[in-house]
Amino acid sequence: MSEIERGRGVALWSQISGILASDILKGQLRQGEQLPSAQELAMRFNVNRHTVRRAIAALEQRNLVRTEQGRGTFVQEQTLDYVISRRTRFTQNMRNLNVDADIRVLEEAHELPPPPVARALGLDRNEYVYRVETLDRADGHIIDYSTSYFPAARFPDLPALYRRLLSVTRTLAEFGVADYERKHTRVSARLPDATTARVMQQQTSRPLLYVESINADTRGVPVQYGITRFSGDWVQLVLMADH
Amino acid sequence: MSEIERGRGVALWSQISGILASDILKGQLRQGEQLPSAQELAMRFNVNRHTVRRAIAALEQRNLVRTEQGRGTFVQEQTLDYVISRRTRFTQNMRNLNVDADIRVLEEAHELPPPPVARALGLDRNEYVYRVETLDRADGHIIDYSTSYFPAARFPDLPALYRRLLSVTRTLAEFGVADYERKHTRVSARLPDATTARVMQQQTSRPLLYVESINADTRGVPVQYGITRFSGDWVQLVLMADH
DNA sequence: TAGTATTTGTCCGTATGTATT
DNA sequence: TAATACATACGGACAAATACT
Repeated sequence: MSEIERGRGVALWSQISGILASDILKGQLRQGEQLPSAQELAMRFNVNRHTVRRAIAALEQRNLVRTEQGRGTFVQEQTLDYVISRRTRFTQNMRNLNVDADIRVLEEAHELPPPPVARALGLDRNEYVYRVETLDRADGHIIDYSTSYFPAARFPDLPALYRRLLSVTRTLAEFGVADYERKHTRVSARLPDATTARVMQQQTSRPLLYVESINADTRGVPVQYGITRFSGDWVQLVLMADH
Repeated sequence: MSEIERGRGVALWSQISGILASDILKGQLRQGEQLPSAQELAMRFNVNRHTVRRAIAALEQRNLVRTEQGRGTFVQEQTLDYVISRRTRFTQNMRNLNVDADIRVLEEAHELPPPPVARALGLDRNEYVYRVETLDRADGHIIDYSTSYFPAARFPDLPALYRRLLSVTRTLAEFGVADYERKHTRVSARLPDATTARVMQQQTSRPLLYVESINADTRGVPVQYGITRFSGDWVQLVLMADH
């Protein structure tokens, strides 16, 4: 266990706050879990209850914990509410969430689609697709790792454009697809395989929300088939019926 | 590892088939996972390759595995597509899926709601609710473990009725709630806690789809708040926009 | 329904260390 | 050096909400 040092220029409450914060961020204190009472922490760190309270107040400020009078202090569930509706737009979603999003393209490929992908996009097995893999972050946390397939014939040289615009909506708009909507969405809970866990920098024991979706243009022709693996620890899907 | 016995009146292929089936159903062979090749299995069980093929054919018949020529044999993904829309009805869903559903009431209680539940139902903290816990099976598999809360004042003696009708729709209908719809749905991926894992008879390492929802009557007044824990291995949510 | 223990929230005051003027 | 202001740390008392019996 980490110890605190007096008279070293760092306030005790700040040291305690740091220790608890790191426990939370490293996942040693899990989401929703109750922290020891202020009294207990005071004994453990050999300080006054008020000092512990000061430390906890700082954590509350950072939205890492939530205190409930009479109950205790709990590790705040860091759920990023990702809204899924017929007209879901990732970039728009992130903007609404008021977080600073960071989209990174991991890989691009021009290839023949695996059978399920060909089926989803309504393509023949010998019609090429572009595959684009991206890693999306919000506030520094990895939110999702996504694999998208686009019909190559209809959207020539799409990856270059996407890499520049970093938005599916705007990329498709450049090709004249002014609007598209979710035709199909499947959600399941899975554990990541070794590769996915590595890419997402998370343990293989932490679950993912595995979302499979098809976007189609206004005439119902599929323009994108994608698999998005959301971090189960950070993301919660909110389903909206839209009208 | 289980061994097979010759000359005991049970055909070798049937024994092998049984062993593999139990491995799959117990989750030791995971969904989508590739089985050892027929050759390897033949060596392991000390039988001819044809006997193994006969065993695998039986599994394919039961839709537990799928063989792909030139690739191998894989554990069939047993995804039960659970449709979520604004007007989701569990019983109706099961009927559509054409499986034989089995609903069991595990527990009923008349109690004061935890704060989040009170908030969700728009109740005061001193207004009682009924809590009903059910375990739902389809084709013998545990599909979900669900906890529902209903305002007790509005629906006196609801659990008795529910226990008899085993359908939220019909139970609410008895109270004059002819129609209700999903006001809110949140989906996340979680690992089960010890209690949940025990109830659902699954390992704590297998993820759950954790669905939180509020149903409201036609005037928008909440009539049910529920948490449904779907087995991630067996259930896939299909989101539908309804018009 | 009532009573008790636990936990957080708020208020009082006191002492000490640190930075500024 | 002295005076001042401010943040830190501690101690105690009580209120409010909650949990449990």
